[in-house]
Order: sequence, then C-alpha cells, then structure tokens
Amino acid sequence: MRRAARRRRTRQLEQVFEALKGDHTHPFAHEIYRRVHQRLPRISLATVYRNLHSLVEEGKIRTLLLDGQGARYDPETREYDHFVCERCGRVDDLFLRRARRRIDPISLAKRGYVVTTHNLMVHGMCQGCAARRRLSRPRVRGTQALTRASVWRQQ
Amino acid sequence: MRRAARRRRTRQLEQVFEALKGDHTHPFAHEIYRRVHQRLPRISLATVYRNLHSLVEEGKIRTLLLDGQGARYDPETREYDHFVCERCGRVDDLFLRRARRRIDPISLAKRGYVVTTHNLMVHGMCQGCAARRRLSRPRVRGTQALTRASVWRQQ
DNA sequence: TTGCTTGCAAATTTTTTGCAAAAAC
DNA sequence: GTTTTTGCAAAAAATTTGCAAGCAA
Repeated sequence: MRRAARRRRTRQLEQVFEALKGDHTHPFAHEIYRRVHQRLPRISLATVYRNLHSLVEEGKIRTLLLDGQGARYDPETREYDHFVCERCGRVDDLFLRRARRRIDPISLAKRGYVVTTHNLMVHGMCQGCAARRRLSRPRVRGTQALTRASVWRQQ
Repeated sequence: MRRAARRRRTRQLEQVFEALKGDHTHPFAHEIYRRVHQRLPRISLATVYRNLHSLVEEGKIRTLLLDGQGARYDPETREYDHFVCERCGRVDDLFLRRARRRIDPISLAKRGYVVTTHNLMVHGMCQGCAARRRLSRPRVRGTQALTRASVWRQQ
C-alpha cells in the first residue's frame, strides 16, 4: 500500500516533471505520457504514472480529480481554487483572494478537526462557452438555467 | 453520452434510493449494492450503477469523487461542504455558515464566468484520528496537531 | 557493486454496454 | 401490447503490479 520514497533522479522522472511544468491546462496522464514519449520513446505509461505519484508525494505537483475522466495533473502547488466548465470540461485556476479569507478554520478546530488544506471548486460555464451560447441562443427573457452540478471530483 | 431520462418507477430504483437516504457516510457503489442486494438478491451491480446515475440526474442524490477510490454517493443535495480525513478516509459533511458565501460570483462574472455552483473540500484529520494520535504521541510543547493546524494559510 | 527504477505485459479496479428477457405503464 | 428497465456477461477505461533487466549512485 505504502510506496517507498523515491531516491534516484532519473531521466524519466525529470522529463515527466518537465512536461508538466508551466502548464496550466491540467493534462491527463495520457497527455503527459504523449509529451514525454516524444523525448523518451521507450518510456512506458506505467512509468509515467509511477513518476507522477512520486512528484505528488514530493509535493512538486498535485492531482486534480474531476467528473468522468481520470486524474488530471497540476504543476501549481500553491493553494488556489479551480473553475470547471461543465460545457467543455476545461479547468481554470482561480486565485480568489477575498474568498479565501472567509473560511473559518477556528470553528473547525473547535469541532476537533485538524485542517491541513482546502480546495474550492467552482462549477459553471467558462468565458468561451458562455459567449458561444450567447451567439447560438439569442436571449429570450434570460438564458435557460444551467442544470445544477451534481458531481464533484476533487483531491 | 447522454442517457434518456428515466420514466418508470421500479423496485430497484426505489431500493437504491432507500439504501442511501439518511446515510451520512458517503458510501461507495459497492456498499450500496451490498445493502440493496439484501432486499433484492437478484439485483446486479450494473443496475445499481444505472439507478445511481438516474438519481443523480433527477437531483435526488449527488456524487462525490475523491482521490484513490471510486465515486461515493450522497443523499444530501443542499449546498454544503466536506471534510476529508486523510488518515482514515472518512468524509464528513460540513455546514459552514460563514463560509457559505465565500465565493464572490461578481468578480467571476466580470471575468466572464457563469457560476452555477461551488463546493469546498477541507482536508486534514478528523476528531477520532486526531485523538488517537494525541494518545500515541503525548504532547511535548504543543501538539503536533496544532503545528499542522498552523499549516493553514489564508492568503 | 548495490539496489532503486524501468519496460513490458498482465492484472486490478471501477464503471459501462449489448442484448434478450422481465417488468412497468 | 409497447417501451423501459433489468440481469448477465463481457467490454472499457484508468491505473497498478510482478519481475527481470537497466541504470544511478
């Protein structure tokens, strides 16, 4: 169950991290594999998974879980939130300064919880989809309400 | 991708909902199957999945996706948050009144986002695990727990 | 050299699907 | 009766594992 901490720096590990660094699209394991595979044609998907896990354990990247598909990976480890477009599936980073302060760790501590981190997921429609929708459906007494999101997937 | 809306009320659907109603432990599909199976021994896991999907679509339950395992199901559909214990895996409902309005839909709307809903996931250690830990590691100049709590950053 | 890490293929886990039969309406 | 839903088994998708060989330290 518990896997031993990584000790050696390998080309594979390095390339997996490189493939993700600076990327804000939150790619899936397979896309990362595709990228690394261009540089290391002999790498296997299993190794990509193993290295992604290592990086998560080291705290160099994090996992993001959303509905439907598999895990997505994120090189941004600062504490921040995400916006998930229910139309196209894109995931944006949100840096909501004000929102952050409104969570009250004290009240949780009073109830006996020890808080290490938290994550906010906002669901809706992204700019692009909202615009596209406005074009195809000219407004008639307000747009039709979106269906309520009933699925949350987070780490 | 899109499945037709359910039209008929069946014993199976009813029992799947009954098995979940009032349950705050956020069980996995398999546990729900186990429960329903006691009342309807011929039900199949596939049917449980299909009915869980129907219920989600009807808005009577919701899905909760967390790291590691599969989906968990939740009969509570009001907007509220979750606490995930990283020790034992339990998931508690959190009704954080103050936190409720923590996101600022206006600032998101300005950026072009259409927000339908949002959800907060708080990670850490639950009461039970924190207590157990306190027992095994007697405090020496402040508990480990407090140290971890201070990891909380509000930036 | 030592033993961690990789590649490969096979295994696991979780969820979905095709289809004929059963159940609703 | 007609159409939806079920049960079964098989398929799919995503991720993990065993193991011999490869490579970093």
